[in-house]
Amino acid sequence: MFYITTAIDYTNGSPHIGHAYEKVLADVLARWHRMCGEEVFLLTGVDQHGQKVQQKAEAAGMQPQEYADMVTKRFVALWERLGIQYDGWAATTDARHKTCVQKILSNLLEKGCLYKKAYKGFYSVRQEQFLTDKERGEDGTFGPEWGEVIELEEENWYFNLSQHVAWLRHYVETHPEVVTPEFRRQNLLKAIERAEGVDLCISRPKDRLSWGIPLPFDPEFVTYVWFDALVNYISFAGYLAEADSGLPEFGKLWPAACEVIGKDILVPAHGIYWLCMLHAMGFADEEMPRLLVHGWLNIKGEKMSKSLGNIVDPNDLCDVFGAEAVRYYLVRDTKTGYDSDYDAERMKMIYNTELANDIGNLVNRSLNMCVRYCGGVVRTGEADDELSANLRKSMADTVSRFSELMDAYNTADALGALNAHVGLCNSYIEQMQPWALSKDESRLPELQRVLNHLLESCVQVGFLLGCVLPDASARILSQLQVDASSLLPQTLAWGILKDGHTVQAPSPVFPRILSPEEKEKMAAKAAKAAEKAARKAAAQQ
RNA sequence: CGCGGGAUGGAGCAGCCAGGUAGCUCGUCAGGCUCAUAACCUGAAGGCCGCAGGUUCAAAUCCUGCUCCCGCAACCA
Repeated sequence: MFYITTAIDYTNGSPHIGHAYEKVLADVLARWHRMCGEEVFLLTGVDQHGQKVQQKAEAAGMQPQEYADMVTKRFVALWERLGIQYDGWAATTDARHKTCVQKILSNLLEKGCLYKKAYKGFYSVRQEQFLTDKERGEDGTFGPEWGEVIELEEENWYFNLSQHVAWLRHYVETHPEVVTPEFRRQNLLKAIERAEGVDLCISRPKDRLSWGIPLPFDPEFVTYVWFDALVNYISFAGYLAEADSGLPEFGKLWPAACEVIGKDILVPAHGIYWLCMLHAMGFADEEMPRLLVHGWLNIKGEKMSKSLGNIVDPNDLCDVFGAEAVRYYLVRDTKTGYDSDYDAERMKMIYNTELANDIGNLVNRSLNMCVRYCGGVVRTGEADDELSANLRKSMADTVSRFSELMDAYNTADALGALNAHVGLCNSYIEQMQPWALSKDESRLPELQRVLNHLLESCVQVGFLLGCVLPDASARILSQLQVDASSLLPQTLAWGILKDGHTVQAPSPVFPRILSPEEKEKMAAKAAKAAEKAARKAAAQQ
């Protein structure tokens, strides 16, 4: 079982391109593992509790639930549009989740992991947290980033995080696979050093914050949002669930093979709180989830932010390029784990070159030649030649390389490898010149061999593309008249197309996207070429 | 000396850890092809690899110093 989760999005604003990237990445990985025949469970959802949601709702004159539902709809609609195929939906206001959180809290109390303590200090209203001396600026005051800071004394419940830090440090040191990529694990190790000796406050007094899950043993308090939100990974996987809850069987899913999160929530939330929470609940080392930490999408070198006004709405991109092109761009142009730079021009370039000109056009020209020259019938034949043998080897190498890279979460290079084979096919066409072969009947077997090699490549490439571009992949395979449902990357071998197989006449799967100016430029270029050809023809007479 | 990332032909990047003809994508230019989505193929031009030293037979790569840029408060993945 490949259990993969994403961070659950906070419902205090609309989704942007960064949200979309994380979900697309998770979906691509999930589809890849499904394609490999594994049982897969993809969990995503929304984090609906907490002060900021409560505040936004008040400002909008709505109930918190009402507000959260409204924002949630935008996320759900976007995931639908982007083809995110999730198996579980984690909304933290779900009654089953609440029950689970409360059971966990009760269990932890029983184990002696929670205690109540009075604390007096400076509290940031905006950040919903008490401030320590570490947060003071050089002049000894708290900076404007904390908003209104008030002195406050109140009782709260604490989780004895500090009792688990020694274990955590040892665990992270001895389990390099816990965080990918490696340099993020180093960050975590540094952060663990700083975290020693501090417990985590896991409650908020109800009079200050009502929008949350009440503590089961002290109704004057609600649960701190992070404690609530992190639990989603197990609550929606069926942890401590009733038999009739409709949730999956926990033992089958856990531990998560891959929890996809952003770099900002590795520390302290996932890397420290979450792992220590699990440890406190009694999860063993072998039952810890693995974290896949991705970077951020910057906009032309700048951080995306509301104040800069450069937030990119994925819906706008889908309008222009189509959802699948957006998916391709996001996982093709981002090295998993690192920041990347979003640029609409670059997205268009990648779409036009790799999808339209390279893959799309290869499928189109191959099918077209097969239909025109051979009535759409594929012939496998016996004879061989060096270039064809080379092409077959490249195909096999590409399949295994693609698989390796996808298993390592390296979507960018995996797609690059696919594209490299497409390039080889295009160059193979040039060398074999099927249009010339078609004019000489005695060379029919050669022609058939060439077309077979091209179409077989299209089948395999089109099939592998399915985890990134499910819709385009289906259209390619449909034109090739291939049913890919029983294919597996692990056993993908030359010869999917049998002798006598027939194919359809093609229609472009990825139409080029050109602005009017670009079209004009293309027309001028074409006119120039035609002129030159005419001149040449005249000279030859 | 707060921490970290970066500076490579017009643009975006790889190469640096384990020194030895500077590679990829796009763009530009020239040629070829005509099956194709004015697509495809081949070739060329274009770089003192941020600056200055050092180590070495040999440095984009190792060492030292310097300059410049970007993150490290919020909204936020």
